[in-house]
Amino acid sequence: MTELKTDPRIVRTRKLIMDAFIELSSQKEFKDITVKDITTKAMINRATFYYHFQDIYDLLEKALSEVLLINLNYEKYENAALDEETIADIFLAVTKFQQSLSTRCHRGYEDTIARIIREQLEVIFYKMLLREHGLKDDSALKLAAGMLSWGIYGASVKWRQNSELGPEEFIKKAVPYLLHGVSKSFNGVHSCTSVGGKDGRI
Amino acid sequence: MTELKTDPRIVRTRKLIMDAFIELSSQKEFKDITVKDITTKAMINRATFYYHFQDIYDLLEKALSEVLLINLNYEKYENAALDEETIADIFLAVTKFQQSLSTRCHRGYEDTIARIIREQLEVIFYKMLLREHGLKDDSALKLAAGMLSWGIYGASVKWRQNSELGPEEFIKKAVPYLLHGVSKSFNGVHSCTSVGGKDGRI
DNA sequence: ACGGATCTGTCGGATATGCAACACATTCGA
DNA sequence: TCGAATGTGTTGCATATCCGACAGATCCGT
Repeated sequence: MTELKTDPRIVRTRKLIMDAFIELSSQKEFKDITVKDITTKAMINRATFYYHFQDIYDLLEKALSEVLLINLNYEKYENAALDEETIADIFLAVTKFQQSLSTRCHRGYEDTIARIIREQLEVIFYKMLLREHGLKDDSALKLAAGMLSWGIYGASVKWRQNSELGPEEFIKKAVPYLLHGVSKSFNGVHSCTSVGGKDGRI
Repeated sequence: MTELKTDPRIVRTRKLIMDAFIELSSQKEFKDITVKDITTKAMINRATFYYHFQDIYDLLEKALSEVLLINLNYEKYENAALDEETIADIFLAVTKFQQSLSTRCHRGYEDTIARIIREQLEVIFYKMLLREHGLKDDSALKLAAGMLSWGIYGASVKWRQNSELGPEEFIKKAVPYLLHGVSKSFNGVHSCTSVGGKDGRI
C-alpha cells in the first residue's frame, strides 16, 4: 500500500553500507569505527555515505533497527493476535537480539540500543492494536503500544539481571501482569468494546 | 606502470556481476543462465550489464579468466624462474581449476574454456620468458610461450584421459620433454644466449 | 503454422555515485 | 604551545547506473 519504489542503487548501496558496518562491528568497537572504514569496505565513496545517512550514529540506529526487525520476523506478527504466545515470541526475539549484540562491543551505547528496541516494539504493537481496535481512539492505542514496549524491554532488563529462569519461563510468568495491566487501564479509561478477559487479548 | 585508475563503480559492479554469475553457475547450467538472472542477483540493471560485457559469453570468458588467474596465483610466478618446479606448479593449478569447473555444468563450452586457459597460460609464460630473455626476439618468445601453453593444456587433457598417476607424478614425467623440446628448438633456431641445459631453464 | 511469452541488445533522458577540494574539529607528539 | 595528521561534513561537476521503451530473436503450446 502506497509503496513508492525506491531506486535500486539506493537499496544496493544501503545494503553494502549496512553489511560493511555489521562486519566491522564484529571486529572492533563502535567508537573505533570511522566512516572511511565503512565506505572502504563497502566499496563506495565517502560522500555517498552522507547521501544516505546523517552520520555514523544515524547508521547505527538504522542498522540496529534493521537487524532487530529481521530478528523480529515482522511478517510473522503482521497478522498475529496480540495474545500471550505472541508476546512471549517477541520477548524471545528481543533477548536473542541482545545476546547477538553482546558479543560485539557497543559499550556506551546501551541507551541508544534500548531506545531503538523500544521504538521498534512500539511500532509493531501499535500496528497490532490498530488492526484489532480500529482508530477510534488513536492516542490511547499509541499510549498502550508505548507502555507495552517499555514493559517488554523492562522485562528483558529484569531477566538479564536475574537469569535463573530460562527466557521462556521468565516471560510466561511476567506476561499475565503485562497483559492484564495494560488491558485493564486501557479498557477502564476508554471503555473499549473488545473484551480483555476471554483469552488474554487486549 | 602506466596504471590509469578505473572508476570504483566499475570495479564494484564487475565484482557484483562476476560473483552473481559464479554463484549461479553452481546452481544451474550455463545454457540456462540468463542475463536477467545475473543482473537480478547482482542487484544491477540489465542495461548496466551490457555496459560492461559484450554478452553473456564475454562474461563467461572474463569470469573464467579471473578465476583461473586467482587459481594460478599470479604474483607467485611473477618473479619465479621458468624451471621444472614452476611448470609443475602451474600444471597443478590448471588441473585443480578444471576439477573445480567439472562440478558446475559447462557442457558444450569445453572449447571456450580450453582457449581461455591457453590464452592465460600464454600470457604468463610470455612474461616469464620476456623477463629472462629480454625482447631482442619478441616473435620467438611469443611462439615459445604459445607452444608451452598448448603443451601444458595438452598434458592436462592427456592426464584426464589417463589418470592412473597423480597429477604430480604425471607432470614430472612430462615436463622434461616439454622443457627440452621447447628449449632446443628455441635455442637452435634463434641462437639465444641463455644456456638451455644447465638446470632445465629455457 | 500461428500467437504469446521470454530473452536479447540498444537507446535517450533522469538520477545516484565518484572525485577533488574545502573548512572545521580532534588528537597527538615535539 | 604549536603544527602535523587524521576524521567529519559539505559542495560542484563528471560519470556510471537506472528506467522505460523499443525491435528483433527464440522458444513453446495449441
